[in-house]
Amino acid sequence: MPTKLSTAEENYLKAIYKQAEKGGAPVNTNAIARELSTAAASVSDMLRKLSAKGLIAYQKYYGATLLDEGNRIATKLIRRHRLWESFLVATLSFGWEEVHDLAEELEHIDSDLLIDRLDQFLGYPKFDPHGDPIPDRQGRYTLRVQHLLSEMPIQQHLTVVGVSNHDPEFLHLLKDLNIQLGTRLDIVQKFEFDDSLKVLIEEHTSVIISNRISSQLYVRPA
Amino acid sequence: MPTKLSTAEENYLKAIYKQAEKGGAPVNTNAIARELSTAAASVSDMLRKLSAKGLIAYQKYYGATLLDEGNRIATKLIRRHRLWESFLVATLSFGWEEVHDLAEELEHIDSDLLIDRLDQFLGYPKFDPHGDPIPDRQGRYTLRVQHLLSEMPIQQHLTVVGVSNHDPEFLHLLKDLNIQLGTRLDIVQKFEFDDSLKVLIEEHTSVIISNRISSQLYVRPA
DNA sequence: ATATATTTTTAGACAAGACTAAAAATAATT
DNA sequence: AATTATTTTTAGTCTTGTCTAAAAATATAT
Repeated sequence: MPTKLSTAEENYLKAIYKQAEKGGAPVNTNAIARELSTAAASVSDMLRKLSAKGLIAYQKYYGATLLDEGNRIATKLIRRHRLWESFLVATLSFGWEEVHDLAEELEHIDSDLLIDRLDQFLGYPKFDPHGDPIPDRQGRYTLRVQHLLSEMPIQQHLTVVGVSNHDPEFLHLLKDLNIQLGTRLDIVQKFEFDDSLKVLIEEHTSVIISNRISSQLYVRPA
Repeated sequence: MPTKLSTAEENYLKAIYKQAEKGGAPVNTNAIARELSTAAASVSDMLRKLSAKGLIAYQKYYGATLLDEGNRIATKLIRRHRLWESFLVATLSFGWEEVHDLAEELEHIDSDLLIDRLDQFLGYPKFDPHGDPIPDRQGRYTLRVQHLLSEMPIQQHLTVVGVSNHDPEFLHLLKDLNIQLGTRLDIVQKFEFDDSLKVLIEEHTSVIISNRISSQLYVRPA
């Protein structure tokens, strides 16, 4: 039953997983095509194949949903991706804006032993360098307490726990602001007219942050 | 010029490199086919392609030789392979008999930065878990003082520095004999009739070792 | 409800990389 | 040197995954 999948097939499953996570099920063809930067026709083809393999439920002109086995595989890929990202940052000193593409390749190396050893070596991290939860061997996630910074009231003692945008440029910008995972923030003031915030970073630097940024930053109290 | 190669192309270059190393140049089609467990016809095809890309010199019915660029790439692949093997053994506690296939996949991940960081993290090892030299960024090898155990005279104070056979079964057998890289040996006696050796391992255990084994074990004095 | 726009699927082509079977070249033998 | 054996190449086919263009289905708008 657990027949070895190609890199392409794995990427489709992951794309469906991601789209379902944000857009809900069923996932339509165009969304997958966009996610994978591929033609819609290619997606149709692949959905037929994945359906034949029992990994997804697929109805023409309607959409696709992951079945149990497909969901298991997608979750495993996400586990691998996030563990590799953690490794690259924690062990090989990469920046959080540099690791996505490498992890995208590393995640396709198919060895449970490898990934479990890596997990052990890293000390069973619960979150990756972007603050996203790392599924355990059974595919279970640790929930993260997260609020968008943009939606918090004026408040002191916040901690950055994640970002919803993994774009290298965005991450680099945060780096320049001295904002990273674990950084402590206080919201000092809110400006109605453009929804920007005045924020104190690490009780140190005071900056104005646009809504563009604050709406992609997850924080938790304390 | 340095156009991205496919995994298949990379494997062919490595196969040519390996065969040239042992059999000398030029490397003939069948040798490559055997090395890669592929049909000779597929090899012919690929040699034409690699030749067109300027990576190898190829004459029909004669054989193939790596050109500078091909040699550079093959050496880089070997560097990656051996560094990943080192990582798996040193950092993730894999046995030396378990790492080949994983490294075979990992070596195709194309990032000089990744591999240099890995090298740094491991402390710039000169030899991999099988005792094979790891090329540096410039492709330079550290030479290893090596003699086949089978060709040494009765002598004390030898150290195991490598194996010429990477077969998991062979490596496992050595493990059972408590022989690994760095193990100290004394040749106590030589038996003419079957070229077996009586060997003292770590001034501890005395065993008879067949020529089959001793002719695949590299040692150096002291 | 009919026409228009959008999305999705089908149809047909292509490239990479593999295979088998047959032909051609080279090597080995008598 | 002629015949046989081996190696290598060519020719043709297959699979995977992609594409474009056209057809079909669904959704939107008048």
